[in-house]
Amino acid sequence: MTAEEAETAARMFKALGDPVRLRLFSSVASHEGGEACVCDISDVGVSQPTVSHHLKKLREAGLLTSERRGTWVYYRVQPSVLAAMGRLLAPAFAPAPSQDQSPAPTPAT
Amino acid sequence: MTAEEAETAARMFKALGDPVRLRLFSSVASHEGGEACVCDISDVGVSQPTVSHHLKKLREAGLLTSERRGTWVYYRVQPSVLAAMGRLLAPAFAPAPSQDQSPAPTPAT
DNA sequence: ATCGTGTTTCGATATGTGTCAACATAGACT
DNA sequence: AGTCTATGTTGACACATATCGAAACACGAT
Repeated sequence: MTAEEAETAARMFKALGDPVRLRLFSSVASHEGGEACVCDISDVGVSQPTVSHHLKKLREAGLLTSERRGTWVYYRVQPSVLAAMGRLLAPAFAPAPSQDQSPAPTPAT
Repeated sequence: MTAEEAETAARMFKALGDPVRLRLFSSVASHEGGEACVCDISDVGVSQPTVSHHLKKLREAGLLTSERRGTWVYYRVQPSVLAAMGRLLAPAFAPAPSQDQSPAPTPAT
């Protein structure tokens, strides 16, 4: 893993590395229709401006997208994120650079 | 996702939310034999004490375990982490999208 | 005792987190 | 139109936490 890849990946992990943000992200991702209004996910124990700040961070990290429709603002998960996460985690957990045949280093503890 | 689950999961994401730590974790995870000596992974652009700091954080987050064998200290990935990550990401990324679409977000009255 | 490998302590600097107040936007209402 | 209300965002600030390296320490091997 190069320094550049690490930067990109770490930015995503970092965005999810806060309980409030993780819950917000999870709420959006698991919401019916794939999108959620801010008013539907604002019950995470912090003030509404704080929610907005966190949503901004998730947006800036490329994890969420926002769209205003009328009065409400809807957030949805950036589709590419799913694949990106998978690609990032897979090599870390099952690198198999060239000669490794074991798919996952799960040593019998 | 409850607040408690978010706390636990966020701690893991947070630990990986730093480029240096992510590279260290990746190095350990992808190292042959499933473990790596500190001396093998210390080339990440920061001083050796800093590497030790980050490795400690990864340990405290439950992502890595360390073991001293003679002169060197070996790190390996906590096996349960792989499954835990999978469980965490799966529901967020594959929320079994329902066909129901309710545009009205039921604002708090 | 001396060297090599990691860890810890300590301090300086940087970044993150949360709230209040103010602002922007969209709909409703007279 | 103008005004009011509701929904989110942004700015400013206090407070907490993270990051990093120099120096000192702990541990094992020679």
